[in-house]
Amino acid sequence: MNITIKEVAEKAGVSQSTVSLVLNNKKPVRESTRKKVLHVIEEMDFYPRRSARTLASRKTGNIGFVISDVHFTRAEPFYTRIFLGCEFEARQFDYYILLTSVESTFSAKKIPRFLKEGNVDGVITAGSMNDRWLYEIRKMGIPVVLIDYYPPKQKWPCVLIDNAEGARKAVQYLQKLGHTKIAFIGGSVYHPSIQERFRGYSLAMQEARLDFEKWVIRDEEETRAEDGFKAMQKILSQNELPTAVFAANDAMALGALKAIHAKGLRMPEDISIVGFDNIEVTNHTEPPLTTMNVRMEEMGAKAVAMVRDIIDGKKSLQEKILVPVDLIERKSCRAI
Amino acid sequence: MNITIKEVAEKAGVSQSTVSLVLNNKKPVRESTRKKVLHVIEEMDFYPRRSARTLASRKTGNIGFVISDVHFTRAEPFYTRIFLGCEFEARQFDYYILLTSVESTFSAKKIPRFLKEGNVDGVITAGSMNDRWLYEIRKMGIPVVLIDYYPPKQKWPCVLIDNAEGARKAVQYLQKLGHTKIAFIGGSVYHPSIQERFRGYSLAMQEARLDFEKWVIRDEEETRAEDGFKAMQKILSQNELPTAVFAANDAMALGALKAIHAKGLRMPEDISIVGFDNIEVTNHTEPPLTTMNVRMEEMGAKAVAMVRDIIDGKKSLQEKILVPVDLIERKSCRAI
DNA sequence: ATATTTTATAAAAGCGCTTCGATAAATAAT
DNA sequence: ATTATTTATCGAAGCGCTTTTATAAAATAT
Repeated sequence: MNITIKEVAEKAGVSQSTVSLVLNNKKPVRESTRKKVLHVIEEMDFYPRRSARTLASRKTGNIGFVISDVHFTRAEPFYTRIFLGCEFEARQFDYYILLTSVESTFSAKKIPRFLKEGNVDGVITAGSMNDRWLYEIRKMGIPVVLIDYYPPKQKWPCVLIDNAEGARKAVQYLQKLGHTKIAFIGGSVYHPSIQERFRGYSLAMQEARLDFEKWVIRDEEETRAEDGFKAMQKILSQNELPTAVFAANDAMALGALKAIHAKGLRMPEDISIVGFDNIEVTNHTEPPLTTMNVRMEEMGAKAVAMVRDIIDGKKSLQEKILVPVDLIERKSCRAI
Repeated sequence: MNITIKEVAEKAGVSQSTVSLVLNNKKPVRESTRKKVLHVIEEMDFYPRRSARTLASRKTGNIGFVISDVHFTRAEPFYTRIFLGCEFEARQFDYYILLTSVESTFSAKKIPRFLKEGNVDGVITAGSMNDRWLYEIRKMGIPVVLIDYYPPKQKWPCVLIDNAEGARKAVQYLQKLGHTKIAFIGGSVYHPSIQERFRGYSLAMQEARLDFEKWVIRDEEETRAEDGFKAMQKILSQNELPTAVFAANDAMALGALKAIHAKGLRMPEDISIVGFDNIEVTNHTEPPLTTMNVRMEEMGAKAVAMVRDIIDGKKSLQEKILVPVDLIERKSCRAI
């Protein structure tokens, strides 16, 4: 068996409680004894047993990370990167992350066991969550921070992508290159982040006093490559062609690229494109796609910082954090 | 505060110990009392506190998952999928997975804290690991299972890709299509899995009594797309062209495809290709690539089963498990 | 029937920490 | 110097379980 606090106390010639105080950096300990204890701890290579601390202090040192099974297995490592961001930040503050997936269809029985077992101090959720499920957690009175999802009618602490500002940046970039005829392709108006990206687009166009009504295609159901393809075809069948396109996401941008090539046009010579999300393939297309990168690790880290604040009872917590988005310049845009 | 075992015991009119026995499915409990207790547990929605169990039983119910930081952030979700496989399997048996990354450069200070804190019952490592590091863990006497890595001179329980058999399958598939001139491209002979894949290739060729010495290109340093491109160029510059190519991995297959197109040849009309790994992009190339899929979730699950066996002291544990690889037929091969 | 073994339950100890209240030492106020 | 106050340390209780040991009840053997 491993070394315990008792042995440390004996060797240091102090009581267990004193060692504990040192361990937790608590107040009334004379500097000389603190040093002495610290020295013995180092010497004996002592690490307090996690479970014992948890039991005694009622703080688990764990943060739960919940993700819907739908997102869980997506090819694009979006949520993986968020998770890694969480893990990294958590580690700095000696927290562990307990990951679990939940089925998107709600069921009270499926409340993650770490909640039932009281094995986490707080919870982070990533991606859209069943609202009923969120309600259940809230009822348990445990701190929760949402990432990349904001339920319609309630208030939650959350970390979101700054979609509108990102879209605005993308469009402004095209404008700076001299483009004025800038189209928007983006389906599924009901998807909030797509909606936001459209808002950013409109804003940038209005600010530049450019017409854009006729350049907007957003009647596709989904936002996949196929939808981008179809949307682009519609644009290409119009009398007047835009010189640039802002796609609501990279998948659609990919489809648009295909449509452009299919029509015998070149990119960026004939049409420039900016996408959104910076998914892996955009780096390997011909030409590589200029797009907006989302700082996913940062989102995770911010979320951890936020739960920590709530756990520690710091009331200074922001309700919503918007994480900025960066332009990744590649080869799909040209100056006019 | 939550409900405790004491309250359950009182309500059920039995002692704590009896409730504990029921909870852990241990032996001498009369069926009627077991039912009674179970009923009260359900009624009160009681979940034993994890930390208390851990402290009392010296079993944490956690399994550590260690991955080198290099692999950690790779674009391809290879290790993510292994991790998910672990998580899923672990959950079935009420284990939690604690993930952490370690720097590939060894440092004793960097032993994951869950080991120092005694917070795991076993450890799974994914990908290549510093051997010194492995040695340190072994010294701690904690069960370890390696995934996708096997250190040179030691014996470890591990879960590996059946690279040789997979390569053999791939080549046999080409042979079944009528190909006899089948080239191998794969750099970095020192990478063990590439070496194994080459072994599988040679085996299949020998079994079919086909010459292959002149079709083998494996003098590239790395195994990236660039290397595949160069290797393929070498093949295409020879007098006699192969009708099919087996690439040691998909990255190289991608490069080879590029080289084929660059040369003005068509795929699969002029040359067929089979890759290895089934990375995401192979589904989106023109044409989509036929390749060998590695069952990564299964690898994770197997590893968990294996540590569990070691933890439980079941001596029936296999030292090495080879996880099979499946052919994914797409459009990059034609019959002759 | 009684003695012996087996089985079911209970009481109590203990896992390794934190924390609270008590006590001792040091400092400040009288 | 003496008392009051503050600061540092200690002892003991307790966190919520498991596990060992003791005890009572049931089953079997004599």
